[in-house]
Amino acid sequence: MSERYNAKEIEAKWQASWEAEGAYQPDPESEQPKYYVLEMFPYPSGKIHMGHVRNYTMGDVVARYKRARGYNVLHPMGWDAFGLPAENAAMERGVHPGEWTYSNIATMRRQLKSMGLSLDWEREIATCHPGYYVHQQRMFLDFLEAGLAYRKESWVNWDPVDNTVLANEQVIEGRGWRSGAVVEKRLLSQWFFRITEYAEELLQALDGLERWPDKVRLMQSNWIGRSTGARLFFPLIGGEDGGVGAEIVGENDGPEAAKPLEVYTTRPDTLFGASFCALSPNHPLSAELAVENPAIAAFAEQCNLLGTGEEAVEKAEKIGIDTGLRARHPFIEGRELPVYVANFVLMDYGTGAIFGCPAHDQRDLDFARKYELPVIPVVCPADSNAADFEIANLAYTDDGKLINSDFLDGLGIEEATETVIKRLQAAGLGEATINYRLRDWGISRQRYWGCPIPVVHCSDCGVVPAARDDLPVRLPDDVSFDAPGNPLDSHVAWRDVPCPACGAPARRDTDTMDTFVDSSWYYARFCSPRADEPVTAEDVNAWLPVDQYIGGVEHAVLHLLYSRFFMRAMKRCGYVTIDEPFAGLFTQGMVCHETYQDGDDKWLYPEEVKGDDKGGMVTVASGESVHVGRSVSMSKSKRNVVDPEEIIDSYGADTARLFMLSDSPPERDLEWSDTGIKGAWRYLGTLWRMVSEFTDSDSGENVAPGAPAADAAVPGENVQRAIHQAVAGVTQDLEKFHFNRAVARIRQLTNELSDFRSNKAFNTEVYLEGLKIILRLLTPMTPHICTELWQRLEPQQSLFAMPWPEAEARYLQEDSVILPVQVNGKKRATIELPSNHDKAAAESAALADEGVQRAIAGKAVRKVIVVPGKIVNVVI
RNA sequence: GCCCGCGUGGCGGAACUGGUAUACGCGACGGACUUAAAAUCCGUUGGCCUAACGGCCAUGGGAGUUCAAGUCUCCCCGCGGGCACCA
Repeated sequence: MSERYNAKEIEAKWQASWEAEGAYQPDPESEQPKYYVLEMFPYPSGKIHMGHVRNYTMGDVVARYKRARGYNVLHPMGWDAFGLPAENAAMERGVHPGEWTYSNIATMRRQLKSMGLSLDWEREIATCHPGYYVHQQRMFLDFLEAGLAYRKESWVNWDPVDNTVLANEQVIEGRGWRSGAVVEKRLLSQWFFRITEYAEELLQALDGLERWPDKVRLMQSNWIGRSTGARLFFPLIGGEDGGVGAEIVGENDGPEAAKPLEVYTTRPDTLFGASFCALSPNHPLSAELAVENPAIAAFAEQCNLLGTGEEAVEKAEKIGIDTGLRARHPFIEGRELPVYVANFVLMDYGTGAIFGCPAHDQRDLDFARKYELPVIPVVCPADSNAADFEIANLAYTDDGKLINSDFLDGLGIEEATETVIKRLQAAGLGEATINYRLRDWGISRQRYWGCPIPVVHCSDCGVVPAARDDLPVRLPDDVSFDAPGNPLDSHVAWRDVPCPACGAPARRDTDTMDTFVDSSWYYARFCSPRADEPVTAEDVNAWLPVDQYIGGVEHAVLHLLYSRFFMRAMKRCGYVTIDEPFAGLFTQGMVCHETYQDGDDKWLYPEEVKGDDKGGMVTVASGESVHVGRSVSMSKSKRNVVDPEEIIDSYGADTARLFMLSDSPPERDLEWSDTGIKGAWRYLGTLWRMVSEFTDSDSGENVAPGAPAADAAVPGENVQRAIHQAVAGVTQDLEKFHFNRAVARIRQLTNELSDFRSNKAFNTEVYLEGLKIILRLLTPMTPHICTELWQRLEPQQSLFAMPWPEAEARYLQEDSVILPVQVNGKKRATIELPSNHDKAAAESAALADEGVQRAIAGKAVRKVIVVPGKIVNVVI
């Protein structure tokens, strides 16, 4: 009797063997072309989840496939190890963030190893290790020297109870997630990377990223948000209540109210329809006015209180407050526009001030109706009459001809835009501008568990970079999380240092870097993970760019855009010679599962529920009926999770890997199902049995291993064709990331072989070839079982050393083809013809067919369309 | 609101450049093995009509282009994602 498939045993055996051989380290001496496969490295949160299993399985298929195709493959793994959860664990459980992180890494490394991934673990890096972040600090200083890092004031979410800055996701409905206190906005001095300097280039270069999904390129393009328009100046006149500035002056210093107001617009053509100006509550002029005017101060404060979440309540309402100032229209003598502070004007976009043209912008219209401001249409649609064109409650934003606009009357929007900009320029009142939505990247975080920013603040010298010889600026280990706020702030011994420039007492910057900085260059560090400098030219030139990057679409914008910026910044500082870090990108879908809730709406784990005899769901514990919710991405909070470790324990890594690749296209979400994983398990069992039966001499088929009888009673030409078609098909599928189709094809070939085998007089040589091809095609997906079975079939040959199989052209061609015959577009019959038939032969064969004749029913044939090898269509 | 993407059996999904719709898997049903169950194996399985041959209808809905449409065009409906007072 053959032994049963014991996944656990063979997986442990082969994993140990691969590790001992160092099978997955790239060969430095190799003459082969390089291929760098990378999956987004995980945050060490505790245990791996199904999303990781899916992501890393896909990457492993690519890595193993490319290796078989003769590439020298680099496939490393590391840890995105800084971040907030480690600090939360410290506060909740009193465990040090470093200890917590490294213990999670140990667990997850063990779990990943149990998946049998072809990773080069020698290159493992953790971003929280000083050996990693010392280089990041060096590059920070380089960026500082190159003018790519700078300091400015910026707003943060401030939790007044915990005395800490909150990330956006920690603000829930305007309140701190932990304290529940109403979150305030505070202005802090912070570090920024000048990503906007590359806005145009980052946008333009998207076109060259041909192996990126269009979706991601589009999202980045929208994020950069290029718009063209004009900046223009409105001279200001003081309000009736006096206060600020009397007459305008065109000076650039002095009080804001004395300067002309600078606004940005994408519609300079609508200038004659302007009926008000509006400032952001955070505009310098607003702040200045607020000093004298408590109402403005209160309004601005109210706007600032309105955190990101709570605006849902007041969403629709556009509100503002009249400043009393008036702005002079640049072209209309005597027209004065009221200047408001308005909640819908953003300080971070354009100039933080606008002119409102209610007729052609919905927000402006809503605002104008509320405050009873004039609505002057200046663009008239082609099908309307200029004289009686009016705006009701819908702004008109489409094309048309200019009206009510003096020298612009009669022009189209485009010409009007050009004309008005020329006039503004001539008058020194404005100019054409390109504006970007993209903002500079704020990297300061008021946190402990991150890369320290290597500068010192000296009361005499200002901001002084840390001496390069003193790097790394290490995080102190002896920190306490008992007091609110950033532990680095209260760690006096660490914080207080002499100024590197003058030696006077000074303070370290106690902020740490955004963890996106860590992940913006780790792929480069993998090329020379232990080098004394951030990267070595030789290694990055050899390996970069990453040929295939794989990860979740949730990183479509920030991580991928920051990395693209970082590569350019590193280039400017002389580290690399390329711009784009990732030549190919694939974004995989999530792993989803149904959700379950009991009568009290409490979330239940899948193992806490079972089906009842009526087709519903009940709890295992009490039999209480369970509400089955829609299937959503697995998450701890909804408890709709399945632990990969348990799955690998009971079915083995190969089964888990196979299921991750079957059924669903990789870019779409995958629905987890117990029956699906069982199906994958069943298939591997079948494959195991087929090979075992073949090698067992007692199988009753009289087949000795290694010496199959050349019994040609059933020659199996069709099977050979099927084999080679499978090779061609699977190869094509893998090239295109169609893993689910590749799996389906291999299963189909397995079915055909099995049918062939059920014939008592099958050709064993062909059968053996089929089995071997299946193992070779399947080994990137399920490497353990394939290696084991291969060894049983071919003990002298190493499957690992086998090149990827090539399909032989002669088997891809059929001698004859079966052509469908349609009559008036409906299939009525099929005819068999030699594959090299000509049109005439197909036509006469089709017309001679009985079924076709019946369908024609004696009517006249008007036309016969023949696409040789494809179809015949008889038109009557 | 704007911008993308997707709608195919009971379910996940195949279908290359328009050319035999429903590959492969799951589930279901029937059978074999078993004292029985599990596991395994074999067979059937889009819907409707028919004893059968065969026919009709089906790719969210409606139109159009074409000898031929799941595939191309337009409109509508539904679902999902991204961005969001972006001037």
